[in-house]
Amino acid sequence: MSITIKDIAKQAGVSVTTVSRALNGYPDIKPETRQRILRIAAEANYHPSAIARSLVMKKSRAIGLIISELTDLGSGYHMLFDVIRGVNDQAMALGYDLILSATDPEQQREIPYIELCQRRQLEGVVLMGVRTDDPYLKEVLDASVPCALVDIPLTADSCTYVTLDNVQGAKLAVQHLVERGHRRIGLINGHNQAFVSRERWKGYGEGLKEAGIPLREEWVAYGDFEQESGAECIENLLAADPELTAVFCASDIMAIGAIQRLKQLGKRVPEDVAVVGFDGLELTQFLTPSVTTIVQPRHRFGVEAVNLLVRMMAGETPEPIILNPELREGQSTGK
Amino acid sequence: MSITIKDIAKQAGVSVTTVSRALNGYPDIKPETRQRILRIAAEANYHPSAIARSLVMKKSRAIGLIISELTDLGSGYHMLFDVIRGVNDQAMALGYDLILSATDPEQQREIPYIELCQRRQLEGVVLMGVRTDDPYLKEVLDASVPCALVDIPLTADSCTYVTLDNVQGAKLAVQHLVERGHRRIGLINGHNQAFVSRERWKGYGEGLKEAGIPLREEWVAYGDFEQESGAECIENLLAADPELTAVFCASDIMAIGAIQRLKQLGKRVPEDVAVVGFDGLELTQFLTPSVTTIVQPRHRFGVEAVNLLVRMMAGETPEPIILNPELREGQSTGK
DNA sequence: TTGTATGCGTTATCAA
DNA sequence: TTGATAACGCATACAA
Repeated sequence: MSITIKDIAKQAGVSVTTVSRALNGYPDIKPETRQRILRIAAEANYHPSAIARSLVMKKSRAIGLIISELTDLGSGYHMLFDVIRGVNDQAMALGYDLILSATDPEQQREIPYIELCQRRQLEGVVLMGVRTDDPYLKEVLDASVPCALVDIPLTADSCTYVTLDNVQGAKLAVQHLVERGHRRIGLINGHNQAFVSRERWKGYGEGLKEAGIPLREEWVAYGDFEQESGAECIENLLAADPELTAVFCASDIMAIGAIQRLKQLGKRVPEDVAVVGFDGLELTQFLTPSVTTIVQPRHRFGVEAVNLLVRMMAGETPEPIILNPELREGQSTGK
Repeated sequence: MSITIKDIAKQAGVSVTTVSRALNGYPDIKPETRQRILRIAAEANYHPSAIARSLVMKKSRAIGLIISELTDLGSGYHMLFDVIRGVNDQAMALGYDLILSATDPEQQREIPYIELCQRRQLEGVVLMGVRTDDPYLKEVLDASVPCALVDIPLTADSCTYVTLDNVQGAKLAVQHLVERGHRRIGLINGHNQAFVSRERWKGYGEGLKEAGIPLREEWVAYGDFEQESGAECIENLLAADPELTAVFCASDIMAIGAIQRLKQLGKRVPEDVAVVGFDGLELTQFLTPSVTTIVQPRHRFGVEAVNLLVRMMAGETPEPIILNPELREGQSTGK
C-alpha cells in the first residue's frame, strides 16, 4: 500500500540500511548518494512509518492527553478547550503526536490508564479534569510513565503538576477592590473540598489583612462554582451584612449568578455592589456589565504541562509550575 | 521493559502462537490452556502492543482529528469543544484511538495532511474548522484515506460530511417570531462567502414566504458573525425600518451584540424588538435576557462524523448527514 | 490442539 | 562508505 524504505532502496539501487541512514542524517554517507536518496524519497512522497519506528526504537513519540470530565472544579468545562490547545501546540512544536482520550465518569467509560499507556507506548501523559479523590489518580501515581497534572497539586516519582497561584489571584481581586475604596468585601467561595477554594480563601484573607481590614465570618459564603449558588450566596451575604459594597467570587459563573441576583434585588453593579470573578472566561466580556475577573493563562497550562513532561521523560524531576494570575478589569468594579 | 507475549508464553509453557490465539479468542485452543493463558496474562497485567499489532495487521485502529482553527464560520470556536467530545466518545466506543492535531493557519503550522496519515497509518480522519477555500482541502480530497468533514459541504471518493440543516434552522427562527405576532422581521446574516450564510438566508426567505410576508431588502444586513457587527447591523436595520419588531441573527454572538446595542438605543428586548440567535451556545442562557436560539447538536456532529468514517473504512460511500436544528426559547423573544 | 517459520517497516550491530 | 542480518512484538500460513 504505502511506500516503504524498501521501495526507495530499490529505486536508488542501494540497501535499506543506506536509505535509513541517509534519511536520518548520519554522516557516513557519500553526499551524492544521500542527495539521490533524498530526491527519490521526496519524489515518491515517502514518509517513514512511525509505527515501525516506534517498534524498533521503543519510543513512540506520542504523548497522551487524558481528560476525565471534571466536576468539582466548576466552570472547568470552560477551561478545558484552551488547555487542550496549549498541549497540542507544544506537543506539536516538540515533535510529539497527541493521543486524546476523554473519559467520562458518568458514562462509566474510564479507560484503564495503564492499558492506554502500554497499548500505545505513550512516553508521557498529561492528565486533567480529575477529582483529587479519584481512584484513577492512584493508578497514575503508581505507574512509571511520566505524568503532568493540570490543576491537581500532587507529586510523585514521575509526576508533577502545573497550576495557578490561586492565593495570589484572590489577593489581586481583593487589592483591586480595596483600591476602589471598598472596605466591606464579601467572598463567595467554592466548596471547601476543592483545593482551589482553600487557596482562594487564603488569598482573600491575606488581601484583607494587608489592607488592615479584619476578616468577618459573615462575609464568607460557600457555593459550588455554579451560577445558581452565586445568586443564593450574594443574597445571604447581603442579609448578613446589608452594607457590603463588594464581593469576590471564586468563579466567573458564580459572579454572573451574583450579578443577576443583585439586579433583581434592585442593586446596581458596580455602583451599589462591585463584583470580581475568577477564571477569565471569555463570556465575561459579553455581559453587561462586563465582569472584572482573575484570568487564568489556560493556554500556558497546556504548554507548561508538556514542558514538564519532556523534562521528566529526560529523567529530570522538575518542580511544579505555579503560574501567575492576572486581573482583567471590566465594568463590574467601576472603571 | 513492558511485558510481551513472549513472557506470557514462557510462563505458560506454550508458544507465542498459542498465546496469541488464546488471547484473540480463536476456537482451536484447548479451554484449559486458554484459561491458564488468560489468567497469567491478567496477573501480569499484560496488554498487547497496539504498535506491533498495527505493523503486522496494517491497521492502526487509530483515527485522526484534525482541526484547522476556523475563522469564517464565526463563533466556531465555541462549537469545537463539544464536537471534539463527540468524536472522542464515538471513537472510543468503537475501539479506535484518537490522534489529535490542531493546526493553526496563523502560526503557519499546518501539518501536511498526508504525512500525518502515513506516519501514524491513520485509518480515517475527521476534519473540521477548515475554510472552504483552504488549499489544505484539496490535499484531503485527493488522498485515499477516508475523511469525514464537519460543517464543510464537500464530497469526494472517500470523503463526505456532516452538517446542520441551516435552511430549516433559519426557518424555525422566523416561524417562531411569526407565531409571536411579528411581521417585520430583520435578518442579520454572516458574510455571504460562508456557505451557512447562504443557507440561512434561504431559510429566512422561506420562513417569511410561508407567513405571507414579502421579503424586503432593507431588512437584511451582513455582519461577520462577531459581536460588534451584530451591534452595527441592528442599528442599520433600525435606521432603514424603524418599525422592525424582530430580528434573526445568524450567530449567537451577533445576537448578543445586537441586544446590547438595542439596550443602548433605549429599546427593550423583547418588548420593542425580539431577537433570535443561532448556534445554541451555553452562554446565551447566562445573559439577561437569555437568548432564544437555534441549537446545533454539536456533540452529535462528532458522533456522526465518526460513524461516517467507519462506514467509509468499510468500503461504503455514505451520503452526507444533515442534522436537524432545534429552537431553544429564551427571554429575548417574549415568554 | 499446538508449534515453527515468516514477515510487517524500521533501526542498529557488525563486517566488508 | 556501504550492506547483510538481526531485532522490535505480534499475527498468520502451514506443519505437525
